[in-house]
Amino acid sequence: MATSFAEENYLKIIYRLSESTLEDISTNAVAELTQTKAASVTDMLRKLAEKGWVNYQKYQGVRLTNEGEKIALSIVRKHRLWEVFLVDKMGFNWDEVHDIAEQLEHIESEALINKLDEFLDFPKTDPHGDPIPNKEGILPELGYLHLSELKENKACILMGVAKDSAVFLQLLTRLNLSLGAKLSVKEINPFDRSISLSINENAPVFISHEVAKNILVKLTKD
Amino acid sequence: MATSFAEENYLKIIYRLSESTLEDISTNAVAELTQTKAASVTDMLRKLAEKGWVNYQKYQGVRLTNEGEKIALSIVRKHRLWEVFLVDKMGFNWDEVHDIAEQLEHIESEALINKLDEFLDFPKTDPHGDPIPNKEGILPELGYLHLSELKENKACILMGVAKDSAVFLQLLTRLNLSLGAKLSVKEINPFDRSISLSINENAPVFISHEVAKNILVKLTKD
DNA sequence: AATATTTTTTAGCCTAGGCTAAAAATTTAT
DNA sequence: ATAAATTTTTAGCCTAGGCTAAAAAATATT
Ligand SMILES: [Mn+2]
Ligand SMILES: [Mn+2]
Ligand SMILES: [Mn+2]
Ligand SMILES: [Mn+2]
Repeated sequence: MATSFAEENYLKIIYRLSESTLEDISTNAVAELTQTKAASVTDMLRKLAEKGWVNYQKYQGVRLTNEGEKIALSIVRKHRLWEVFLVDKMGFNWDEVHDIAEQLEHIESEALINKLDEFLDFPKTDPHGDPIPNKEGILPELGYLHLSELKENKACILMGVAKDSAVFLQLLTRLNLSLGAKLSVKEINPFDRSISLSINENAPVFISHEVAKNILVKLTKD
Repeated sequence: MATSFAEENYLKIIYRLSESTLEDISTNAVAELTQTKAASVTDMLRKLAEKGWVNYQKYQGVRLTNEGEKIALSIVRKHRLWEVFLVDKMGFNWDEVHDIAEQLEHIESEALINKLDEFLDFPKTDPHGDPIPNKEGILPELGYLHLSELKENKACILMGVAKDSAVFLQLLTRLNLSLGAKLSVKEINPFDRSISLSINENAPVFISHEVAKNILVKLTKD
């Protein structure tokens, strides 16, 4: 069945919300991310349920069906592959590609996206470190931790970010935090949980807990 | 001002119709190419005139304003650059790219299209031989002739096609007619103006006047 | 010049996807 | 257990961009 841009955006957003919880997704949560009002969301949820892409009972919240998740994953796949294209082939920075990918993710052509995948050498992650589902919709398991979960004196490598808003990414860039950076948690300030962080062996800098929560890392054995 | 997909498609189609005539474009002609009904076209023409993109007086037909032509050319530029990308980088055949480019032409990002242009080495023509407007909206002047205009015993090179429907392109491919082919008009049948045509020095084959009309060539001095 | 045909416009309707305001259900606080 | 607050749904409205059928204008034919 054909999917409109609006439907695809709703499914993608319900998918994203489902990643971080096992509970049903609330109307308000969807409204916030789609930048629409709760009343509009209620309407759309009924339509999506009608098409068999979500399970929805009024007042009970919403969950993707298998069918709906398949569609969401195909949009995520397209979004992330286009982001790789924009950074690797077009020379954009990581903070410039999200909005363009929001448009490109709706281009409908199986053939194109699979050729693009090949052209890019079947990347496993996008420029923000997010995993790219393969043709079958399977996500590679990356097992990253949030920097905020680490204890003091742990060393790690920056593998991704949990948020790709331009302001956040530009902040990271200004701090010299890019994919692959070697990080070491020197001190955790108990007052506000801000972190004193050494980046690539340099003198430590302070980052807030909020920033640390959105940085994904892989521990290094040392 | 922002342009919707529908508006962009209308402007592009009015532009295409204007290329082959100096007269005003009729409501019906637009309806045919947009695959809509005349009543819908009348509606949209009023809106486009309102926005200053066309000159339109009821019952008098329509013409693009300078502003409207600028928009149309930017859509054409995007369409054709994406077609080059699809053929040169993604490995599609020339008969497979038009419909995908119909989608990609609406992606809105000046930065992207200019980077794409550079990535493709600033091509002058698309995979069908059609000229690609530059950043300033200037079309390269190619000066091609329609094969149907040639006299007997004239030699030429196939430089483009005037129609990019998949069936037409597949027919050409089957006849071994691709960009760059050396053609020679051996005989013009006065009955139906069909042409006996030698392709790359091979034994002549017959093509209809209708086919010849849609083949663009450049004469070779011989 | 009058009539017939074709083209274009108008009028009224429809669907998708938004919105606000009010009502209803659920959740939280007392 | 009520009452208050919050969340969600309903009802009614709007715009974009389609449609059909009927009316009006332009064009062609006799
Ligand atoms: Mn989107
Ligand atoms: Mn990303
Ligand atoms: Mn289009
Ligand atoms: Mn083309």
